[in-house]
Amino acid sequence: MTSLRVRQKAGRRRDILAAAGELFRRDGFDRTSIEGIAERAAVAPGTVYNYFRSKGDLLLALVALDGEEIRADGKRLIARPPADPVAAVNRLLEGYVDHALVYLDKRLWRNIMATALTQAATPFGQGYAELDGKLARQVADLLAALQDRGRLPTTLRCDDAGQILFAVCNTHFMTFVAQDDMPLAAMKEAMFRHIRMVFEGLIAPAGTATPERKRPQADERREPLAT
Amino acid sequence: MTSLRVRQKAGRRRDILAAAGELFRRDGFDRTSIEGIAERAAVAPGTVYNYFRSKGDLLLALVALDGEEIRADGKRLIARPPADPVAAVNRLLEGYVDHALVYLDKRLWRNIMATALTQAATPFGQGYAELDGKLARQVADLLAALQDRGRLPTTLRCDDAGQILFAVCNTHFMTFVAQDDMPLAAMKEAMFRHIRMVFEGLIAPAGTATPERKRPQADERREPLAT
DNA sequence: CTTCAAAAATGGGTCAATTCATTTTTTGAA
DNA sequence: TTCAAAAAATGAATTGACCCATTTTTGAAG
Repeated sequence: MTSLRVRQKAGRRRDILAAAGELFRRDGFDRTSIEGIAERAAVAPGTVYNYFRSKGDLLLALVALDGEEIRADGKRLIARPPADPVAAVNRLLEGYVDHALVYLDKRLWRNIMATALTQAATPFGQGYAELDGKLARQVADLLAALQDRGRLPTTLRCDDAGQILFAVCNTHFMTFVAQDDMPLAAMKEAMFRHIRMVFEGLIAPAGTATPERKRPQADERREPLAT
Repeated sequence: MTSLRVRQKAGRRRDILAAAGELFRRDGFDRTSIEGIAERAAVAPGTVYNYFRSKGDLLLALVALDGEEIRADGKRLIARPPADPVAAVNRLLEGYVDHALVYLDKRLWRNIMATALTQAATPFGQGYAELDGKLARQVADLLAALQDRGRLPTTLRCDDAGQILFAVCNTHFMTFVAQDDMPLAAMKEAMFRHIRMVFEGLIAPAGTATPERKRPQADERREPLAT
């Protein structure tokens, strides 16, 4: 039976990844050495490379773990979405941002994004790009759900709209991460403002936009209070 | 007079930067060594570090040169903008993309963006972030010009709108750059489509502003599996 | 023309990621 | 149990970015 071998191998992989995660989070990416990771995982430095292509690969592998979690949260929201589209999208995208920052800080996110770009051709690099694609598609799914309930025009191209809204979120997140002194609240405020504008359109005069009822969305996260 | 000294120093800086640019473009960022740059610039390796903090610094310094050029092109467009806002923004943003690719290819752009993220705290890293900000502001300037001519509602927040539209452009550019096999034309097509949608808004009734759009196709991509 | 302090250049040293030839361990079969 | 092939682990060697103590060059005052 190969299962023992497979289990041991998987275990070692997990050990190395766990060690890397602890050190990356504690000391940062640059100040963590492969040798340190190997030591903590009780293997030789060379062994790390039997499981991961590079130091950056380790980092992206860590992020890939969280990716599933993020999408699960989103799926739950889509199952029972807020009636107002703006509020629903705000909530979904805010969830992405919050979740991203639970385990990984700004500094690490800079390294993650940088690595994802330089390693775009490697499996984990592609995986990262795909995660972005999946999240954009999840936004699209949310829009489609709202569309089904008559909260959005049937003519709306949900795919494209999802990409646009996710792009807004992603850009804000990147700007936030790049600037050590930008507070999360400020970033969210700008993001919510832009999400609203995308829904209403740049051409439409401000008041006209809401299609069905002129009901001024009450339950909006209009004033998200200081966090 | 110190001008001779200053001139020589500036000259050496230029030489090093020029050498770096040639080698980066010819061999790529990773395959170019500081030693190679030093040799081509006829200086010792250590001297490079008297002018630039790191290899990445050299790369960002190169991009900073082009930044001015890009904005000059945009300024010309703003002086005599197309009457239609969508066409005007399309033109401006397409200009950004085209200009970015004149001297630097996808592979190098991946390194540029990655370096800008990891070196966000250094002067050139901040300079790169500021360039993004300036370009977004230029989009805003274009919108303001159109607003002055009555082509856009006076209620439009041009600043925010500029950021949104630039975010759309930037995200597409990043996706394009990350995927070696994505053709420029495909990226532009998607970008133009999204720019139009941002102008029209996601909740606007479709008939209002979309004259020639095909019916949305049946969902070709459904959520793959319940994970 | 000297001299000297500041500026610049130098290149050998350090450190860490990555590679790879070699050794050790595991597996399934005899 | 024993054995040979395959898989995995190993750690020393390679490589290249970056640092820094030292040397060289510069500018202008005497």
